[in-house]
Amino acid sequence: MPELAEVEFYRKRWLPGLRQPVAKVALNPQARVFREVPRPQDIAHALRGECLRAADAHGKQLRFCFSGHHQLGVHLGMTGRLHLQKPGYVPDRHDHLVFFLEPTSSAPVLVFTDPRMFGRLRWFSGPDPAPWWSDLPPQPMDRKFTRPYFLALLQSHPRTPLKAFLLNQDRCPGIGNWMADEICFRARLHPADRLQSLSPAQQRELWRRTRQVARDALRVIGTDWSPPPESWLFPHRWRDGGCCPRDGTALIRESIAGRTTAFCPVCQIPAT
DNA sequence: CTATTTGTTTATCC
DNA sequence: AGGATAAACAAATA
Repeated sequence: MPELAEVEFYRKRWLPGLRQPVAKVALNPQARVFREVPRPQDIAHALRGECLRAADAHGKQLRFCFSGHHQLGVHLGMTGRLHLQKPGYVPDRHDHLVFFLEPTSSAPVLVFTDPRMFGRLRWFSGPDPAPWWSDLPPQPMDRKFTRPYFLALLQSHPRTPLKAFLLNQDRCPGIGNWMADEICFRARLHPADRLQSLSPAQQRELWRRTRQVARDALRVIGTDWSPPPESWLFPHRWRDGGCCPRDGTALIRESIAGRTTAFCPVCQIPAT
């Protein structure tokens, strides 16, 4: 589920835990989400008594920095989420990492839940940024995601279908299935178009809309998960008999780049 | 029982 | 080489 806006929403959910020492860590080292952590129990031992100092999001990745130079990486996969519980919370079977903070009678409990376990936790101790947090590509809403930068990205993958390009986390970090469809919709481009078939004007429009969708998503969903406006493709795309909010045409659903893709057959005409 | 899912990685094929 | 495709991961939901 989580794309960059949902990831930002979840990042903020753990902020009430800032600056309160960890009293106890509950985790199941067997859980698949620890597959990249050699000794999951190290997390529990290292963090006891330490405080959450910072929480960062980049694309679909999260990093929680603790005192003692400990860094916890979180990728939410398809069904992962972060939430807050009351003191005395009893972890349920899909909670894989739980922080009980001090004072235990009043501090919130931080919970990472992921039923499908496509999510992933990472761990690094040291004063430098964790290796998995270095050299991350610019996000669509970043200052560095300039038009020349984006146009160069497009040029370097001429034969890639638009949807596959938008879903690639090395190029467009944080964009997932719904944002990719929203971007194609607003740019009036067919998601299966090869990048080389886009006119210069279409490429510029694509850049503009990519940035716009990222910013809008952060504002609407990243803040408080408000329902998306009816003018977006989002609320129509899975709706039974969903129609294009621009012209009322029945939306098409087909598999493009391996993912179910919704688009309007009237305003998203192939460029070729 | 079936098919679906807002993600990623790997193998295999073309 | 680079991209398409399918499978795998695993559980809930319809």
